[in-house]
Amino acid sequence: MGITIKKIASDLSLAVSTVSKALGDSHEISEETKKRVLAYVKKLNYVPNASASSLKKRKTGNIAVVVPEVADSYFSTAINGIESVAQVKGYHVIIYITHEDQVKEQSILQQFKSGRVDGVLMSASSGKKITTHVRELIASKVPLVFFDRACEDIEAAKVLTNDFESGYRATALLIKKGCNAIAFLKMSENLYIIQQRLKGYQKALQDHGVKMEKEYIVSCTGHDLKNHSLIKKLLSREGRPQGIVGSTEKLTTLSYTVCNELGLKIPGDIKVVGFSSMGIASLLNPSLTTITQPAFEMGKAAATILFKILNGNKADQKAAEKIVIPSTLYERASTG
Amino acid sequence: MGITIKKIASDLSLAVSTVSKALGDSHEISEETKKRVLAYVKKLNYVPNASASSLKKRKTGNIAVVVPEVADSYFSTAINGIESVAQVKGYHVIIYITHEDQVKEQSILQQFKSGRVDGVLMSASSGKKITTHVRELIASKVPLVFFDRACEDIEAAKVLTNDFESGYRATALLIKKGCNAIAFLKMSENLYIIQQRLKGYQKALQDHGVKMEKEYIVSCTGHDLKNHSLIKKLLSREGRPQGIVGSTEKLTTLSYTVCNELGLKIPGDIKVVGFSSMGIASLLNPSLTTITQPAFEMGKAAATILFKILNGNKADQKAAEKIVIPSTLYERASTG
DNA sequence: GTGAAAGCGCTAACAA
DNA sequence: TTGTTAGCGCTTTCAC
Repeated sequence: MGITIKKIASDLSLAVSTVSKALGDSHEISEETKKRVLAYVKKLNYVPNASASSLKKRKTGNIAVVVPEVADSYFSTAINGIESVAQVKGYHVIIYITHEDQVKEQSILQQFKSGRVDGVLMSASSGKKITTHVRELIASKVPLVFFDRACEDIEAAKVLTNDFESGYRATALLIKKGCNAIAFLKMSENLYIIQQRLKGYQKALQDHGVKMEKEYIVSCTGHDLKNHSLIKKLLSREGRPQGIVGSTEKLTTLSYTVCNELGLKIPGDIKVVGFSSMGIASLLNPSLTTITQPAFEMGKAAATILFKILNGNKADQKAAEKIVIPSTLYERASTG
Repeated sequence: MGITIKKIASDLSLAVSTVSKALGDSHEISEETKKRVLAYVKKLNYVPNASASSLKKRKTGNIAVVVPEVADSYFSTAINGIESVAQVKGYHVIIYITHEDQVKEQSILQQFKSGRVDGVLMSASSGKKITTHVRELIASKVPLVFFDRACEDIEAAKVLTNDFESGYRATALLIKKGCNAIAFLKMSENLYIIQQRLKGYQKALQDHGVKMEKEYIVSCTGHDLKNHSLIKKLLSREGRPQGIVGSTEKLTTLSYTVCNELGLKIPGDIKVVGFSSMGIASLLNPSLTTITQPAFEMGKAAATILFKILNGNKADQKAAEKIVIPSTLYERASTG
């Protein structure tokens, strides 16, 4: 493991603690000694052992980011946002991918009780409404901040977007464009944000007197193949919808794929609007009308809150801050 | 920090070492004691402290993944591949984003000398040809495996794709489709893989007697805005190219954007083929002909090699394995 | 099969 | 201002 603080100290004829303090830029140490230590440390390319330091300080300098998926522009962009602040604070970002699997999510959170990370940023996976693992983690005093996919009933800081309103606006746009039958591609039962989007959809239908059909609300899963056939079934049926609201990026692009397969023209035969943070939505065929979530900002905000909790006084911990950053509706060709 | 092994031991009237061995499933411990320990540990939800364990064992259970960017389908998919094997091995994946900044890359690698991670998977950032930081890291015995963007002159394991051949095939396709003037969007001077793609491009031009113009080889950077204007300039000039080979995903989609802005029709006015692992290449307008890199497999292979080095005998370390997984050319509408 | 004790590399009281 | 020392929680000889 190479070079230790002990060696630095002995080489410089100093005590270990002196070196340690010098490295910490303590005011107890003379400028001259500091310089000498720093110079030597730099020369030897010495970096303190992270495990030893963590053990003693009871801080790892790591934060966990738990996401359902990373090959999704929302999450990858949010990670960018998180990293942008972690990087400045000198923290390390450990990525955990749940693949929408709650069992995996549970075993991941379980590990955090050991003090492997100082805090957790999390976007919950879909599935049944199980939150005991989250509660247990919070009970063991590990700060946790939700972003995007929060557990509604858990008292923790949350960074969200205006899901209800966005669902409403997406649906209202389709109605305005002449759709009388609109489908909503839902993701899982338990995700609060999707429920909000769905409620916005329902309210818009109601407000505009558009009929609400149960069959038009499709419950999708974490499995692309399954979703593919669900959507295909939806678009193949007798009275197929004239418009689709995709509540996630994957579901939206999947709709495009299915339309291609069935020979349905967008927006002629069917109009599509989707929740997505894809930079290239405007390059799709046809260009995709999106509810674009402020992914980077949300990641950044979540990380900022987490560091405030980590560094700040305990008062902040109890606040359970909740931030809402609005999404933007970009109208493009897919809604005609 | 909650519950320690000491508490477990005292609660069970055992010695700390006994508990530790029981948890490690040591053969020295009786089945009965093991069961007792395991049951109690489970009941208390005890997880050993990672820092203490790392310090003693000189293994962190962490690996670093250093990438230029995460909001890019190649890298996000490669990360998925890496995670898929790390997850099985019980390792934790720390993500470092260089944003194509070599200075950042240097300071990131510097930290790994401390034993914060057991090994490193890296895709180099573009920029000048500086590799001392990589050499230093390897010198301090931290196993490193390159994937995709390797440093040619460094002796380390590498997972690559057939870049030369892919560059050749992409270019040959454009020629076959009637392009007599073909541009190559290059990324940085120092990336070996881009050079290989470029060489493939040049060889294809040569083999088919297509003229090679210096102005058609555009040196792009890590800055989207800069690249945008570079590409715009290329496509606005007098004798603009009839075909484009984009050597990265961003550069390729940027070409689409610029074509839209300039009112150039793809593939009528100009044909495009790009290196990209986008799942939705077929949904673009027009659908994009891609050289699709086996991103997931490459990530998986790189991680597998790394774990072989970490767990295996030192013999493997010297091997400096080099794996090449071929890319696939998907011909779509953008090449006519 | 179990226990006692040393020590991983570092930090932070406390002494000097 | 600098040095001595006691541990952080765990693993691992070595002794019993």
